[in-house]
Amino acid sequence: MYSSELIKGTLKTIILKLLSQNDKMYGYEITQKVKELTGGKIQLTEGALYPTLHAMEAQGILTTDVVNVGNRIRKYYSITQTGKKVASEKVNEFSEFIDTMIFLLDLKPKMG
Amino acid sequence: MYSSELIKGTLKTIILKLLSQNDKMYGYEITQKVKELTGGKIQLTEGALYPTLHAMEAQGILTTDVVNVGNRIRKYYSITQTGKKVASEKVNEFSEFIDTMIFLLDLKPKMG
DNA sequence: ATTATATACATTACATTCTTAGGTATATAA
DNA sequence: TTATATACCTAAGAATGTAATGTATATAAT
Repeated sequence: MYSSELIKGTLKTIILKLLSQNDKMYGYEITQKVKELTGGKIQLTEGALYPTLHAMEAQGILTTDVVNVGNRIRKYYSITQTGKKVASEKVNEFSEFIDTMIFLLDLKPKMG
Repeated sequence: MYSSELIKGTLKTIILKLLSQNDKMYGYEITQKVKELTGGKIQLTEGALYPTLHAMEAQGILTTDVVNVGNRIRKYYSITQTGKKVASEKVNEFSEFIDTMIFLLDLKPKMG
């Protein structure tokens, strides 16, 4: 688990990237996917996730589709066209930021 | 200039790295060095920098040495032994975080 | 049976970290 | 003499997150 300082500011980028790759995802699913993909190193908290999803919906970046699964509701989020632009901008900016930080902190990126 | 979201949480790491490489630096010098090294892409604000320096001094991570330069004062910060440990931990954590994010966002790190 | 965990949504009080704006003061370039 | 650069600082407010709590169903474990 990384210190929460570091993860700050990356939440939107992570959500947008996942929703760019998947047609639709619901909140809980996003938390589980991130946990799985990062080996538990990044665990999104619901108190941060849900308000952020609501805000992005209000901004027209995401749309929702509420579905009944058994007796429970599930709220699927999909990315809009506008959202796709924002997603690629965010990811590109983060990528450049990483390059800058690698230089500044004199890090050696792992090579696959 | 990167959006302030991204830079959040990296301030301490940047300060500690610079002070690990340089015997002593003063606040204003740190802002200029970071600006120079990042080609203006990261510009520390004084409102964030000074309180953080004060906090790290209070925590025993940094020590200070006030010097008169002409009629102006200059407050030099140096890293302590404790600070060196914190510095290497922070840099390592950030490095691992970058690796995780590169995987999660499916980025290709630039290779020198 | 019943208790704990997992699924699934949500809000709210609080903490942290930063930005923006302001304050003080000297030195230098236009 | 006016703007910019150097050099320190604080304080109000915004942004973003954590931790805790609430509601409710489904399932696994004792």
